[in-house]
Amino acid sequence: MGAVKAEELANILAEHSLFADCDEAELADLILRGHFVQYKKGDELIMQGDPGNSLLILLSGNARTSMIASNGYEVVLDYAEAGQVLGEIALLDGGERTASVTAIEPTSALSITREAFEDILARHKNMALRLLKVMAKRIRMANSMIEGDRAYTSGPRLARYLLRLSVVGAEEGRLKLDLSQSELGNFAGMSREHINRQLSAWSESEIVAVESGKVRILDHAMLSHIAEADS
Amino acid sequence: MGAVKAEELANILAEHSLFADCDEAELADLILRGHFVQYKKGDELIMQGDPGNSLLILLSGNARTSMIASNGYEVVLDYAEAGQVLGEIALLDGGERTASVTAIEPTSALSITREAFEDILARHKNMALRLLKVMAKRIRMANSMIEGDRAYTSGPRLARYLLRLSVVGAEEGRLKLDLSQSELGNFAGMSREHINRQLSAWSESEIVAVESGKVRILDHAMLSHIAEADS
DNA sequence: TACAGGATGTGACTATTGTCACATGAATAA
DNA sequence: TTATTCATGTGACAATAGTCACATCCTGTA
Repeated sequence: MGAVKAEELANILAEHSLFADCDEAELADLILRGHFVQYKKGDELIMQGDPGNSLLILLSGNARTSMIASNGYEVVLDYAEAGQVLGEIALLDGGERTASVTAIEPTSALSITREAFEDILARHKNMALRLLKVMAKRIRMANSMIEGDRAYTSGPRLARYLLRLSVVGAEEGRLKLDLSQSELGNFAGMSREHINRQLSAWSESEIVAVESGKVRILDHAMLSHIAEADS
Repeated sequence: MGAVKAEELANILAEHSLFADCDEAELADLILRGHFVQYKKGDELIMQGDPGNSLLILLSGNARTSMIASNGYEVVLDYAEAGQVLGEIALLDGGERTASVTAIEPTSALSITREAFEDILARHKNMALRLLKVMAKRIRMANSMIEGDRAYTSGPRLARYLLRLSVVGAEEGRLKLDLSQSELGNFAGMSREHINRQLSAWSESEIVAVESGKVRILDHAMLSHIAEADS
């Protein structure tokens, strides 16, 4: 909750997807009505089960969205980076938060209350359209996860999740996030041991490299091919 | 594409969720700009891979939303009934249709083009908010599918999908749809044979009844309990 | 530098679920 | 009715992936 210059926020917001085409008035409104929050690594930005009365816009850092099932399993749904909107679902439908969001490094965000949000939606009609687009993308991603989890065996699945973590202008095939194998397991839906074996195998055939715990994609094309494989 | 009275459509639309609180002007707009379409059982209302230039509102009948993975597996994402909006994702983000929607009985719908849709969104600002809520619910459901698929074994999973198909004011525990065991398999993500064995077992313990191919839930509480089970 | 606590590698075994192969059964159309 | 077809039961087996149990190896910190 430190003092932050409006300009800085405006820059950060404007750089990223959803707010890239906001006009000045919209940005100003967001910043004026929003509330700056900071988190340490491990802090929960959103807690599963809580009532959902606010929405967050990540300004810096990275966070993990995950659900804990009733039997204790952790299912990682996504990783969020700066510019991402979080917590809009519960805000919109009035239900509980279905997932937790945890900072995986020092993170800051703009928090917007329901009232402010409704106000902004009402005043800037492009805002609703933008949000609709963001949510459409999310549904697409969720459906693709369901499809992948159902239709493919562990190999192609892990390939997909690695590709999802890979940076687009992939400098040396490095991943956006350096996840531990256990975390990769929670993301791809397989056991840590199995992740390890699969990575070792791919390491053999030089599809990926595993160096000091970090995965690097060597053969992007091959990995994409595996991701579509019949088995 | 028969001639249909505006009043009739208005009644159907008003009866169902998304349009329950539309005012007259909104309904009139939808009906005026929409285009009435009819389908036979087995027809595709939406085809995976097509460009998405329209949105459908189901007026009667039932349809199945499913994706075919690159290895041929069919993954059933949902079943839609009257009042449901379909095809909004591709319309919003401009991408391809990621799933197909197939009529599983004679079905009719109101088809709305992108232009008409944008027009309606612009003119009735509650419309966007309503759509946002619908999409929030969809994301919730998708996440819950991912969680269920990942965290639970086949038993609890099938229980969940059966519960999802069960009618709320459950007259005798009958399901909304009478799915064949293969179709149930595609919905719950398990093989037909496994579905059969699981249903037989539950039939033994009088949790469900299987009579002439139709599943009926006998012990709703028990099924809910199984759906949360630790294994 | 030494130690503690993670993260990783790997073998052996188990469990769950899918696949294949038929038999039976029920519904539809000529 | 009778043939055709699709849905359903069920046994035997195979395969994929999880679990358990350790050994090893980092990395940060006293």
